[in-house]
Amino acid sequence: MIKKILENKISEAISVLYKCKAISIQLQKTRAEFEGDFTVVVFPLLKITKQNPEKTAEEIGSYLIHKISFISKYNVVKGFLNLSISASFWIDKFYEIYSVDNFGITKVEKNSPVFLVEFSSPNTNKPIHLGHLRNNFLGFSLAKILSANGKKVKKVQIINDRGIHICKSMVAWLEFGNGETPKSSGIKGDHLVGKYYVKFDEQYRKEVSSLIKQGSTEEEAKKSSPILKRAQQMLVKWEDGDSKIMDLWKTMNGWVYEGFDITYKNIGVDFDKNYYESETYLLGKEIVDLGIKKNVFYKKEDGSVWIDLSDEGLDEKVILRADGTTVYMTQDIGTALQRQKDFSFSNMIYTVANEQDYHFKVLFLILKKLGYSWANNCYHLSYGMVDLPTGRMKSREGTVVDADEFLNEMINTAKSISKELGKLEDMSAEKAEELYSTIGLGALKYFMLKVDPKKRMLFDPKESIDFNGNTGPFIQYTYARIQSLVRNYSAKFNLPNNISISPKEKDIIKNLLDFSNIIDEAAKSFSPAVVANYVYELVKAFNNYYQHTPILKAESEDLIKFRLGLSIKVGEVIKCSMKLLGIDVPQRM
RNA sequence: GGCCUAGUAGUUCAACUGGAUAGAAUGUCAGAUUUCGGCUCUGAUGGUUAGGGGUUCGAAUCCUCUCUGGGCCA
Repeated sequence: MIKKILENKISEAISVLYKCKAISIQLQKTRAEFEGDFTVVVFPLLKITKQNPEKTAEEIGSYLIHKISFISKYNVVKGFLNLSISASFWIDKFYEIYSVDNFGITKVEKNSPVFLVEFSSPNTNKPIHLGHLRNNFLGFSLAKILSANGKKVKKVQIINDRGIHICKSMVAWLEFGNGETPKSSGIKGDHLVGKYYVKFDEQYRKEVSSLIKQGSTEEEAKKSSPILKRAQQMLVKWEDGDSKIMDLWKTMNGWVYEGFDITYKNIGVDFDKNYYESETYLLGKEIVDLGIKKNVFYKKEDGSVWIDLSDEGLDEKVILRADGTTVYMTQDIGTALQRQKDFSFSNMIYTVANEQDYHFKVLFLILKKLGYSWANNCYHLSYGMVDLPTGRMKSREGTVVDADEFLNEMINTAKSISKELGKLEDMSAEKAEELYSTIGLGALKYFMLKVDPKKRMLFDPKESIDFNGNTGPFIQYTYARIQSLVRNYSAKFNLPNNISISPKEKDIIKNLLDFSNIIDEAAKSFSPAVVANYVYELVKAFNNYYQHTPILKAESEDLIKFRLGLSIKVGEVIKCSMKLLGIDVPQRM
């Protein structure tokens, strides 16, 4: 808002002073080590002004100070014009936002565009691990951010519930399971199925190595392992709709879904619609003919269908195999069309790891070539892998950090730290448990969201999670402390008039006012990290203030009210920011 | 082999998308606070932004080559 006014006045200044329209104005926040609030970078203007930087800055500054009442002074350092905004202006702005509920949030209107956010999308042959958590947190948070930015958001996932990997778990269960169920064993459903996936791999490796001992080459052995053959046969039967296999498949997937439901509930994630690959994997077939008609695809002699993307610097890609079966690409096209029918979305975001970068590049390009205008609004939220100190996680090899287990660990850590501090003695056991999970989950979510999604992150389960510094609990703690202030001053009050503010207070107000810009920026760049880094800055500014400024013990009643009001607003924005990250904040901790 | 992607203090991350002396946290060291909540605050320490070359008023950011890690495709 303020920026807009300034920008307009600056371009006015340029056109008046130099009889010329400025192409772009570079206006940014002034760095802490210089005096001022906003800075105009004048270097790009020198071509127009034909003068040295200092003189140009001086002239524009002098123009602005006469035209804009809330500019109190300015200074010039080299090519940088630093503008100071008067304190009363900041106070007025703060009073304006103080009474606004949900400050910074854009309302969703009836005709707001629909944004589909796809995330999570697990396989049903194994439980969720740390890498999936990053996916879930990112997708869920982004959905919140887009919604706060005024978009209608629908959260969807596609569950990979069919294919050879599920058959592997099924075969192994038949072989070694002795009828074990989640109930009989007390094991969570997804973990139980995951156990047999690992069992399968163990058996498979045994068979391969014994075949090699008997004289097979490695390649032969890998193909002819009996248990693998059984899994492949099972897949064929599944595709034929064999009722026994279908029953088993439904039963075991049912166990997995029960397990997933628990995990989703624990991490506070939900969806508006689930798609199942078993229902969508045939969808893309009809699009193949259309593509051929439109000359986007072409048929080879063996009957397979391809698209040639070499003009775009990519290569040729199969759309339909010679045997008439579809590939992932075909299915994804079909699913996208289905979703368009279901939701008439304007934008779709796929939260998928960066190993699929190429796949999505191709997918979007194909959709565009097929003539779908919304293809331009598809975005692959590509995030980096979560690596362990020992390297990449591989569920087959058992080198994963299980999400459920790890979550428990986090919560237990939160518990032991809280107990050590001993501030919760009068809290009921139930409430306390809830709090530990808020803190533990907050630590984990914040840790994974504060990093730029694009970057891959190294994760040391033992050392990575901290409760001090730039962490979730640190922010939660600040919030709880503010709530404690409010509790200790129970009287109702209005903000006083005629207040003067300190530099620290001004700093906090500037941070607060920035909140709506931050949501905008986070939504545009599809990055929850923007919000995470923002709320940390705000909290740091507030803690610094809190440490040095008495609030409830301020020297006058008016000052108490103002400072308390400021604290309350900070608390509100912290809570709201954290909510955008999918993190709760406690009243006490 | 071809393509994509990343490389920033000891470590984990920033850097307003090309702007000022590259900032935080953590770690280490030194301090403050018998305070409205000690999960707080203030200092100090720590950098050839992987390396070379280029583009320009100005480069961590853009181009180019090399090295290293990760991924995708055959």
